[in-house]
Amino acid sequence: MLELLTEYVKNNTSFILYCDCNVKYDGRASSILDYGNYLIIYKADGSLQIHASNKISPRNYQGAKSLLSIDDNQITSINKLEKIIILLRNVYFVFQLRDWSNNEITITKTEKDLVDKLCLNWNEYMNIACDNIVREYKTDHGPVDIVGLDRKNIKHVIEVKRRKATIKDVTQLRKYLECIDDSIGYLAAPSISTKAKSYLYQHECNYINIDFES
Amino acid sequence: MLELLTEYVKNNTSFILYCDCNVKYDGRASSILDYGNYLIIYKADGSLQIHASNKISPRNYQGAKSLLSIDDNQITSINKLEKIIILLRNVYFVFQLRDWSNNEITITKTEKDLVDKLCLNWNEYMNIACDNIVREYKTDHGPVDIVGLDRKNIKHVIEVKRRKATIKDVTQLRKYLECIDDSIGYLAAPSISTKAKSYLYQHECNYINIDFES
DNA sequence: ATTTGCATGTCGACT
DNA sequence: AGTCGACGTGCAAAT
Repeated sequence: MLELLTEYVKNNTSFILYCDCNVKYDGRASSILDYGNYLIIYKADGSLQIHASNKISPRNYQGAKSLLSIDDNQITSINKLEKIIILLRNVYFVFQLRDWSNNEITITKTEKDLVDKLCLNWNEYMNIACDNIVREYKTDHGPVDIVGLDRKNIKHVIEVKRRKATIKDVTQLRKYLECIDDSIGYLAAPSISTKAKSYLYQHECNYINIDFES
Repeated sequence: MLELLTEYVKNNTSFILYCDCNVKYDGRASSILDYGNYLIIYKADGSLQIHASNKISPRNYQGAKSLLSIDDNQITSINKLEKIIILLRNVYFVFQLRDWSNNEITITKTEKDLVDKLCLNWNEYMNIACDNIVREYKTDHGPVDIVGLDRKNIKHVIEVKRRKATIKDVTQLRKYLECIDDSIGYLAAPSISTKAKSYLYQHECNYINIDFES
């Protein structure tokens, strides 16, 4: 079993491994995972993850382009700044994953979709006509989702969120507002938390309700 | 092979599955993953994830307490608001993961560790003595990491970050500052981005260099 | 149940 | 390489 594993590591093929082991990590943080049975997934891009029996997120992981090596009962994954050491006590099974696909998902209902919807149906959401509607409007503090310029040269600055807006979304909007003169701020989202709403109004910004329906 | 899988689903045991399938998701967003070979992990907590041959993150996933079912060649995972449908075209292998551990990692070098370090070595980082040093200081905009009260009743408001500070960390600090009277702001982190630094100084706040060393 | 903020966030885009 | 923001963020803690 260990020979097989060693071969897979040498050949840099993707594999899964179910084993009794412990895991030590040191890098951005440090952690210890006590001995137990875990599922380990190694992908040929160099990424590594150690899964326990609950949660989506792995207990330990290492990003792509990490270097995997094996020596006796010890698996090591090294990245620029980070290191994982797995001490194997018992290996239950190892499998190569042949012809593993790398297809991406195609996704809809993203923030971009909401931005498009708002821009294409401007009058439905905004009370004021704007000749110029710019997406990804550049500012010193980064790009804003939408800026509409009306006939009085007022800039209507809109931050769009694909899910319920929170306080931090308001702070993000304000960050943009303070570096754009003659501006009015808007937060567009499917809903907004109570606190975020009061914080928004307190700073004389506006809420726009927009969702994926229809 | 399908019978085995059906049995595992019925018994709600954790399993892994390597198969040719496609995946449709609908819920917070919508997505399609085209036919291909993917590794599917089902954990007994109800979570489900579909992995392709690269990246740490799964292509599709479903959180804990999702309901798994199988009917013929179709696996379905349903959550309150979300649904995944997997159409199986070919099953290469299925395995139960017996006695899968649910140990947690013990982790250090967290933000809390940095907060402790700063509070315990106050004079090393701060130029001013404070009689009262409060962690998780409550404000209308949420708790601040640290607030030190000096003899002139000035509040030294410190936001701590465990990694390089960015602009959004400055906006977070400013959010707290604006609801605390007679306050001076500090951002404490192992490093800080160029833009964040200028934005910080522009708003008359201070940077404190702190890391996990020693 | 809602809201908030941390995270070894991950990932992609752009400079 | 550095910086920034979206993400089906996940996740736990506090309210």
